[in-house]
Amino acid sequence: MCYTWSMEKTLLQSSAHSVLIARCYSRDVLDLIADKWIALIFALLEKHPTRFNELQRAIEGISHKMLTQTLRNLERRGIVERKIIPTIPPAVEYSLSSLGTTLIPLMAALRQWAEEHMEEVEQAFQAYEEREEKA
Amino acid sequence: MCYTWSMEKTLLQSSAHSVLIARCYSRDVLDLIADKWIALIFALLEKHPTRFNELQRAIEGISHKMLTQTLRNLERRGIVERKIIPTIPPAVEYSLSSLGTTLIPLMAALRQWAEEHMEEVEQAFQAYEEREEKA
DNA sequence: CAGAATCCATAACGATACTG
DNA sequence: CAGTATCGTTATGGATTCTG
Repeated sequence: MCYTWSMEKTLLQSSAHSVLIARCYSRDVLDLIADKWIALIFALLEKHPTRFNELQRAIEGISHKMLTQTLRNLERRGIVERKIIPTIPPAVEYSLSSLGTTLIPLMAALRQWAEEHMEEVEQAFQAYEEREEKA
Repeated sequence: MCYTWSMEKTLLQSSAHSVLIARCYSRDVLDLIADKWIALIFALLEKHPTRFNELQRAIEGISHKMLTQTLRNLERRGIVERKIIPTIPPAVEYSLSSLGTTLIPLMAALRQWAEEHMEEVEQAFQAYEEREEKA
């Protein structure tokens, strides 16, 4: 295991964070959670357990494959739980684990920032393009 | 422009968020900010303006190309500012714009979650693998 | 030092078809 | 309905080289 930020600060008097260390597992975790599809999946799961097709219908533009893949990843990492309801045809319900619920505020904040600042970002982008054309 | 969540809620009595709409620009913004390299770059820039090579040295494992690309993206979207200091050889300093600073808490939270929960995630992953082997 | 540009491997993704 | 598997395309990212 790699050393954490607090350990490093104490032991080495350095200000480096462990996510800055390439081989630290926290880097993989960061890579896992810094993902737009997860932020969108959370928009649904934070409210109530949701079925596969319900998720796909709600999240416009996500492919069957990406949704399966992302859900499987989250399940493997202990962030979502998968419950099979033995009906015919079978239904599968996804929900947040207790670890997953600790991510709710973060994921909500990502979505919110995107929605709140989309105009600003769009304007900055257009302004940049205009500046480029002049140059 | 697409309609926002609040507009939709008011107009359509729907609970859909605008990030859930594929063509809404907020989706692009979400895609922009849900990125591990950005979270890591913020770890440096939130403290003080930083030069290109300083960033690359601090962020282990980021390639020259990815760093340029990510910084250029952030600059275009008005999140970071680029200041050329006319020395020989030239120095370039990156810093957060006022829009960029509004992202500081979010990016810090992503890094922190990753560091704080890496053991839990790792254990969940191993437990999952063991369960799979049995099956 | 900063960065643009090229080439190349491979990983991501979407579409499709097939199973319990 | 949920999920897996395969295929083909596009996008991503790294290594390298070249410039002000």
